[in-house]
Amino acid sequence: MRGLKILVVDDEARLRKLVKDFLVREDYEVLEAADGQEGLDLFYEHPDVALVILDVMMPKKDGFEVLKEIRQTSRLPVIMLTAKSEEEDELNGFSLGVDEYISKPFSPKVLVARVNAVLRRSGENVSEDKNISIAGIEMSIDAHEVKIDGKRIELSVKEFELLEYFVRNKGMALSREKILNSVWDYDYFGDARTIDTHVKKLRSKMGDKGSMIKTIWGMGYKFEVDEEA
Amino acid sequence: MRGLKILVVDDEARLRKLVKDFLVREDYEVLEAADGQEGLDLFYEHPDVALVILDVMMPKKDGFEVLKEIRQTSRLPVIMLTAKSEEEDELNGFSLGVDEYISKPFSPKVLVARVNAVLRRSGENVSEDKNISIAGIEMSIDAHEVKIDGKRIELSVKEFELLEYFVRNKGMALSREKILNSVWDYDYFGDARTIDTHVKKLRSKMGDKGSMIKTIWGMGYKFEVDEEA
DNA sequence: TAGAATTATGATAAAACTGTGAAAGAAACG
DNA sequence: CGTTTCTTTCACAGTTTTATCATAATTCTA
Repeated sequence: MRGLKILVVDDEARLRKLVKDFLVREDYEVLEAADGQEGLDLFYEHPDVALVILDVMMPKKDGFEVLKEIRQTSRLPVIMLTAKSEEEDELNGFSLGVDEYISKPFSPKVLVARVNAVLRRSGENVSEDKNISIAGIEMSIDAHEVKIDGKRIELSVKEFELLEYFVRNKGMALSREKILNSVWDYDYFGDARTIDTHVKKLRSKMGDKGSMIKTIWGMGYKFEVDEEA
Repeated sequence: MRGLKILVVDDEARLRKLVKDFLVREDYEVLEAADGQEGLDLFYEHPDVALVILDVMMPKKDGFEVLKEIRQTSRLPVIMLTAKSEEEDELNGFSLGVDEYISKPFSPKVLVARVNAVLRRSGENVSEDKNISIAGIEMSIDAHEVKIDGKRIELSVKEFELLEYFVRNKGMALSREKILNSVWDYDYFGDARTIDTHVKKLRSKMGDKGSMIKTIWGMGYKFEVDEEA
């Protein structure tokens, strides 16, 4: 799914790094620019950029100005990052040719999903499976529904996302840190132990299958499909 | 890629100065030694040296002897300087773990290029293999899993990290101090003998393969793959 | 080979971590 | 708004891991 170049334009280094990390993890290549002008420079220098992620609020040139200039010469897909308070800008933006909006704070999942979606639309890309089925666990992402051995179970949003993360990363040892960074919004700075509570509930709601979520002592958790034959 | 310490070992002061000038111009920090013994002394005194440049021909200890001693305990990148007449040594040298050769006379351009290349290479190696397999021992870092002869064994986090360190440094004599500095957090100031206990447990959990962790009396341990063939 | 130094080992103490249930705090919903 | 549901925090018990220590065994040195 990848190797595509993505240009990230944001004045906040921290956020840039964050976005970069998420994307690199998905095997995208990331170029960074700290303001609108630098963003445009990189845009001209790298004709093979496949997508641009633009923060709206930036010094020198804001996101819309950059977008406007890009649109003079290119139909390149553009995703804009907005703070909640800027949401009214969205109407404005779509007419200028914004492909997607992501409002801050966002979760890695949302970011990656939107990026994939936009790239898919624009031709190039990839689809993450919308229906997962493994070892008697069926998840329908669209329907937000989980079945264990054919029987539906009710999960809250967080539980659902956590299970989805586990399942998509089966066999991987996942530290609490990693889980937090992937499933929670980036501005969550609470106690990592909250994961324990969710794991507890997940395990109990999953019945027998709950044991598939293994504890790795001193490290985190791992979703494991036993294949001892 | 700069500010790194480079140790230059050569008996000719003129050549040393020359090399130093080129490297300093590239923002490297340079330590000088006039013979093999002095070179080794500096090597032990400065654990943060990033690269060693060794002349082959030197009084007291020649380049190969120095290299051999360095290789007892370290994978530090080493570049050797050879006169034309010594070029036949090169094959010999690579098996000892020489990273590059530069034959005299050389141009600054070549010197700097090789140094940069070797450091880049050794820097890239930071992205170390996620799956290690050696002599019947398989480690999957991501899954946090170890198999001995295909059979899974359960290791605690410390044991796992220790084994990983041993395996990644196979054939190296590792002092307890070095092990502590590499596997334990930097704020651990406890007894180095705790390593003994972990080694004991590792050995016993590894069964037959436990004997691959050798004791080096008065020094530390070494993970060794017997290659009697 | 005795004596000194070092390592192996088993037992135990200390520390770190997880599971759980309850309850407080937020968010969503009518 | 008040209610309900979801999410997070907290405290404590129960585990597991890690560190320490004393003693036995081994290796080295003279």
